[in-house]
Amino acid sequence: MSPAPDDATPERLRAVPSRLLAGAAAAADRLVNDRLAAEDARKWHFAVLVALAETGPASQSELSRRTGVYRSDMVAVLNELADAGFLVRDPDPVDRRRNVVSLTPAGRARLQRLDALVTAAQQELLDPLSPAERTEFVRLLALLNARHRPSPEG
Amino acid sequence: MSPAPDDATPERLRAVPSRLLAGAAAAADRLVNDRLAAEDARKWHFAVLVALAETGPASQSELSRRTGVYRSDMVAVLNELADAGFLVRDPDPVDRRRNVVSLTPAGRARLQRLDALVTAAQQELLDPLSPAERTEFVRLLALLNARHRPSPEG
DNA sequence: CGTATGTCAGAACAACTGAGATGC
DNA sequence: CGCATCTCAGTTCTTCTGACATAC
Repeated sequence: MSPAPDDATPERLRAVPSRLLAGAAAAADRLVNDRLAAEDARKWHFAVLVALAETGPASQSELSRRTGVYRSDMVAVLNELADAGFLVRDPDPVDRRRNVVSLTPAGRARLQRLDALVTAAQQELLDPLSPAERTEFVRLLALLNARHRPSPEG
Repeated sequence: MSPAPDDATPERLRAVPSRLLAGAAAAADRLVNDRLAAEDARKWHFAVLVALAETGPASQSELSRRTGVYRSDMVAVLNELADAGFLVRDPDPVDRRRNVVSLTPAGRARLQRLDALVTAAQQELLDPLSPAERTEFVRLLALLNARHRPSPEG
């Protein structure tokens, strides 16, 4: 459900999985945001850079589908990354409605830096778990994500 | 990090634990909210009712600490529950700054209904996991929650 | 024509901050 | 006096919706 601050929280609430999930997710988000803030970056920047590096140049709505950012919000994210010179938008000659978004060399370097920060955040997040537990935890999370499909985009 | 809609998501993003966590937490929240909406209730209602049932009558700031709801937001939550007759606010004779918040019989009945809904949501959430996996998953989540302490309240 | 894309404006929501009135 | 409680007002942040122009 949602965050459960201190240890004054009733047992019955502390045992609710959705609440535990919300608490862990909030902590994870804070860890990632804090690290990325050191480089004036945000998680969506990282997600877009990864998507571009992984599958190559793509249109904005394609990036939207790959990262989970709304089409309408993608505009601002790409503006920020383009202003910093990490990617470029070129009109698609095949379909003139589209922009072809491509990483620049600076963008690849940026991704490497952000990846190090995100990886560090994940390690800090999972620090309380043993290596075997971490693997299992991620596996179970992936199972849940696979079944409970996120809502479609607009 | 945050939601990862369909299966177009790059492998490298799908493997990030904080993203998986965000996705699962979002799904969990939606499941809980949807169930509770059927009774015109919200998760904070449930949290407050549980806190009252578990540890007995309490002041508003005490409830705030127990549930994780901000003191300032607790007012509206209690207003809604009080308007529906599920709890009462009485001035504390010992400390006249405080209200003593107590469950009514209707409030106890309400809690039973909401508890059934929340429990059902948890079962749907964890449905993809075997019984042993569910136990392990909750254990690992509790470990993470124990170490990564939520931010202090205002 | 219906549909997809990029863009903008703003709604809806939740988390959070600040301050004032009262009482310890 | 400093501090805690309840309350209200308002900010910030993110998610999400709606609409428009353009092009398929």
